[in-house]
Amino acid sequence: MANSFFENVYHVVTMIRPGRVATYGQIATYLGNRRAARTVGWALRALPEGSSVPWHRVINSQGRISTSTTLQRVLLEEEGVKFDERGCIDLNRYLWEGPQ
DNA sequence: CGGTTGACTTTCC
DNA sequence: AGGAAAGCCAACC
Repeated sequence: MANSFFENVYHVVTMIRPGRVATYGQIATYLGNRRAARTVGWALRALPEGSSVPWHRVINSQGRISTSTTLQRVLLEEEGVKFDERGCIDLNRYLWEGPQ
């Protein structure tokens, strides 16, 4: 599947298991470009609402949501991801371990 | 083809 | 510790 970077991002995000999260940089690194984290966010931003891609499982390196909505936090909490009082996720515990 | 943009990351102060 | 600035990359216009 040597499609566009776009498609690759969607594919990787889809592989993230429920209750797990991944950072933009982590995905970029997985695709071969550690520096392309911004592009990953760019791709997810362009994602339509009804998409089957679990975009809410993608967060920034600080373990916080980067979107302008709180929907992402709600969706994650429904999957069992806990947020501390500062709105941060414990990356050491919920960070994606890789495909399967 | 070239400048702009952005749901990032890292480094410096 | 926390905010500001710089660096980087692919898609858009």
